[in-house]
Amino acid sequence: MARRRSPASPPPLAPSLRSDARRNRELVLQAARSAFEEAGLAVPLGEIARRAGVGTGTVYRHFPSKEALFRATVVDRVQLFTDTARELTHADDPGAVFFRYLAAVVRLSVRNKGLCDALEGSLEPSPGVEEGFREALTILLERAQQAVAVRKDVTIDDVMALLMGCLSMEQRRGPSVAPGRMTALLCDSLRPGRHVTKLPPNPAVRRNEMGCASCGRPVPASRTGRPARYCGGACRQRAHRERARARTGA
Amino acid sequence: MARRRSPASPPPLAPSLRSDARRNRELVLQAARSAFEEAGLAVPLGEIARRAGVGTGTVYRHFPSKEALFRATVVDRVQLFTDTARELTHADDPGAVFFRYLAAVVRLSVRNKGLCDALEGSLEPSPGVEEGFREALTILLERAQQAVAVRKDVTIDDVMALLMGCLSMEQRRGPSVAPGRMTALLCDSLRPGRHVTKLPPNPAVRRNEMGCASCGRPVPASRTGRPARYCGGACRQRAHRERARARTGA
DNA sequence: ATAAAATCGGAACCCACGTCCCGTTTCGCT
DNA sequence: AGCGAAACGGGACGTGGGTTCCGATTTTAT
Repeated sequence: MARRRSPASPPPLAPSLRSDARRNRELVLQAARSAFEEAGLAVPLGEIARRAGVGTGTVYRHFPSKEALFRATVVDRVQLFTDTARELTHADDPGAVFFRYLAAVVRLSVRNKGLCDALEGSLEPSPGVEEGFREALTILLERAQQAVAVRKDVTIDDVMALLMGCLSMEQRRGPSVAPGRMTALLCDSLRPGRHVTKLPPNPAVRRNEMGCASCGRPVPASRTGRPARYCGGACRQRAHRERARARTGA
Repeated sequence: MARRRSPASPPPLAPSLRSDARRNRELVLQAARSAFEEAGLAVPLGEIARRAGVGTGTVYRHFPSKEALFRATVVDRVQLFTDTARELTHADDPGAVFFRYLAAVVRLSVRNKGLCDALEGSLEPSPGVEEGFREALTILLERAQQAVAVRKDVTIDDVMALLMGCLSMEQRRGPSVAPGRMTALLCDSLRPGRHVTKLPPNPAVRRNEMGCASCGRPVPASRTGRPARYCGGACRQRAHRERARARTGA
């Protein structure tokens, strides 16, 4: 955190942006945040521009693509989750902490359609961000398991999948199911003792034998260490676009 | 099952279709079934026509819209589930039956993307079909609860939601999670006795206070007794179209 | 065999959206 | 104030997909 900056130069992250540009960039980001929150990736870019009171050209001046804009609005939320998890790493009562944390993530995400889209896989994971979340959650999980608050046979992959399923359920939940019920049920399924069902064992190999989620062709090896979801930028972008429209079309 | 048909008339359900028309109709249905199964509602209609070896016009001669075609390919699967549930109504060991049934539905659905799309809400429920499934499952659930195999505080709505969440998870499940694991976890969460969490109570009123799932405006009262998902045909169709594209775009 | 009717095929149409382009406006500096 | 460069806006473009239309073709009745 030491200040290491050439003397008399402005902060390198806002490199001489004209004032109107800086203002508009902020307007766009804010409009995008609220629009994506309400309607997920489905919101058309023109709508965001409209809300921000700028033209679409302006949006593209600041963000190279809709995806980049979307990512910019989502990354910091995930980062927030990660930070919170890290803070809870040494808290008392790891079991309660783990379950409360899960419920909180669901509760905070479920109102944010964009975040849901991102977590459910519309977005190629941003390098570092998703891994960070996963690692932080892993620690919480392992502590909870050591405290015998969570059954030992679930893995971090199970929990991540469960988390997304939980989101999916709470989102699609009709008016006759109370908010949080699905989360509560899922949390119970993670508790130790008396589980009747022996879980099918997870495969030992991690590397991706699944094809591209869009076209089915093999995916190239990924730098991040986790299997890539799509075989290339074209498929990824198409999948985003399509999934984007999926929820709302206003 | 008695034969009650005016003498010497062909079956009333194939009323004087020209032979080539009947053949093409069958070709289209078959192509649609396999295409939807593989790619869900996302598959373009032209692709179905291509697979069937006919033109798009022919498809439209037999089915008024893509949605109608989709529905035709899906309804009988759901009907099959319903029939199976009805047969199991008086089986021994209601607890085991209930859980096996749930797992089977998930297992059979998860490979059928179209069915998943339909169950997850891409489709306005076909009158009768969804209700039938729901009622049959209700009976299985109640018997399992009477047999103390399922916790008493879950409702049929919970189970329906859980079922869809299960589908969602098993579909998105990465290669590092074994098939069926999520289902097993969820089934465990329904078992009695081990739940720590008190479920948030479900609201007493059933009628729809949620807006249209597409545009948010209030939905008109529905004849089926269940709240409608969309406020009108336009929104419903748009939502279908859009959700259709969502998963794959080949 | 012939003609009317039903059916077919696929090009044409329409719409929504992401992205690009370029004439116009605004900013910051002198 | 005046100038050059940066930024703006919104129309143009390309694509993809559902639906419609109509001339060509096949079937069926006579």
